[in-house]
Amino acid sequence: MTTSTLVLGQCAPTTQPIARSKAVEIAALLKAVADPTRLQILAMIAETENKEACVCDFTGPLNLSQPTVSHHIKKLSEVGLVNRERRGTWVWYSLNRERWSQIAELFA
Amino acid sequence: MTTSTLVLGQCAPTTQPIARSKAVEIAALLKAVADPTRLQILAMIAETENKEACVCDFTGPLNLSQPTVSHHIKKLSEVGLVNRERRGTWVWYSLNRERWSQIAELFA
DNA sequence: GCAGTTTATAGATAGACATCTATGCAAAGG
DNA sequence: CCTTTGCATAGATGTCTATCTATAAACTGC
Repeated sequence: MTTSTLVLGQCAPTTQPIARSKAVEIAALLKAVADPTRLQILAMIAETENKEACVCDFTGPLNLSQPTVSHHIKKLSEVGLVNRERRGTWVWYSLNRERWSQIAELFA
Repeated sequence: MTTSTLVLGQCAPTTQPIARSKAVEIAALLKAVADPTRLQILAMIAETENKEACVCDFTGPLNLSQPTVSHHIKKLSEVGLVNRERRGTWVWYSLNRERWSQIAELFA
């Protein structure tokens, strides 16, 4: 260790990391969309004529069980990416476009 | 099952899901950024004066071991989000801004 | 109330992942 | 060479997660 101070100086960080709590919060939002099945669900909701769909619309095309689809939609709902509205027996889900565009702003 | 055909008809999907391979590809990119530590790393790289940093810049501020940081940066590198350049003993990483903005376009 | 339909929850399980320690590899300098 | 410094890889481990089956809950209509 002949040049310890110099060496240490060269590897000193120049910036402070963003707050961990903030990073965790953003990561939670991104984790919700970072799944192929949930991306397919989101795309299907967005492309549906009325911009909304119910759980049973996905089980067939995605070849997944109803509880699995329900699980994925819950993940999306927990971060506010889809809105939930019960009308009679069915539950209709729609895309929360404000939340959606918030993701775009993160990478702007 | 007295009204099987009718019931099936009510819950028929109106759209086809996007290709699974495409969904998997996009999810892989998003998975790379959907981690609080990697978000912190990316922010630090972007905020660094020369827009680049080496592994040892992160271990202290993030309170992580060097192999763990190396692991995270590799994840980012695998999806093309950071560029790698060795200069002598150090390896400098910079943000691939084109790839970064591709994420924004996904949510535009 | 009962039966049928749709969605949600509980519990189980296999695979993925973030982290560590230990070690190997690469570059620079004597 | 040999040492030092920085980075990468290997292996282990605990935690998270996507999926299933089974069951409950909510709503409609008879």
